[in-house]
Amino acid sequence: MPELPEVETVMRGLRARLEGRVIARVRLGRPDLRWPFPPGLGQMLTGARVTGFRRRAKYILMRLDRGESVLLHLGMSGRMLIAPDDEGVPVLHEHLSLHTDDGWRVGFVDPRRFGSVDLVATDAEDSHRLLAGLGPEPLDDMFDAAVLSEMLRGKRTPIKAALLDQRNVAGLGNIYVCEALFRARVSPQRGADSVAGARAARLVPAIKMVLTEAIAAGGSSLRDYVQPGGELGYFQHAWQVYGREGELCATCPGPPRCVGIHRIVQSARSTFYCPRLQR
DNA sequence: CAAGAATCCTGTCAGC
DNA sequence: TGCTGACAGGATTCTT
Repeated sequence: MPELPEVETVMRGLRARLEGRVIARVRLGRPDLRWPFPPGLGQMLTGARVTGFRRRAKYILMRLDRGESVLLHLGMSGRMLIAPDDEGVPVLHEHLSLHTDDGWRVGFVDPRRFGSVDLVATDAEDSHRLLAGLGPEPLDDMFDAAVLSEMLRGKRTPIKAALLDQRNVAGLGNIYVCEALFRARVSPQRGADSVAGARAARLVPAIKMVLTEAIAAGGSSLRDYVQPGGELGYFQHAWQVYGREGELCATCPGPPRCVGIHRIVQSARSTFYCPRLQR
């Protein structure tokens, strides 16, 4: 599920429900997700007041009034359940539940368990091993064509793989890389170091725009998070290439000349693109 | 070192 | 309908 826009949407939903609240009770459904829960997680959370939230790449940081932050990653299948704390029966794969002082339950649901939870000192969040090596935030003003070109210099891996590498840019995933490359008319197979000049100048705003639009779409369906089992209202209606193999692309001055959207496999992930438009 | 493969899990869906 | 295999929005760790 979660790439940057989805994580941003989830983070805003958590902020709206949890900021300023005290966590009255914690339930740990199992001792680990991808990694073991940190020692003392339950104790650290119980009785703590939530002071704020922050997103970094695909990570959510929930700050407590105890100088510690909870670091969350949703992995492939993670989502947050936000529901009135009535009967309190955990749903399937609800591995961590927070019960607030004002009668709400916030659950971390993750069937595949690729997600993770850790604790980090609030004043040293960015030095956590999972955050330390991340590249720039794509929506940050400092992320521009010059920064991107510098990141890609000398890299002979395909641009698709380079954009998925969180050390280069932080927060992009398979879907939005496909969409951004389509919008920028850059072939996913092009060598990363050949994406410079006009191509980098197109790619940066394409990345920013697709992420911004997706966040706006996610934000409009935040209410979905209040429903147990509710799914995030996705940006999927706006996908122009992802999952659209065989369809004519929206941009070719076709249909006669559009060869259709192709699917290829790059580093074991599906890539969708228009071979005629993207060069 | 950079780049590719294997790996952790469960759910879903297409095809037989 | 029931079974099987492919595949899924991620990212670390292990090999080449």
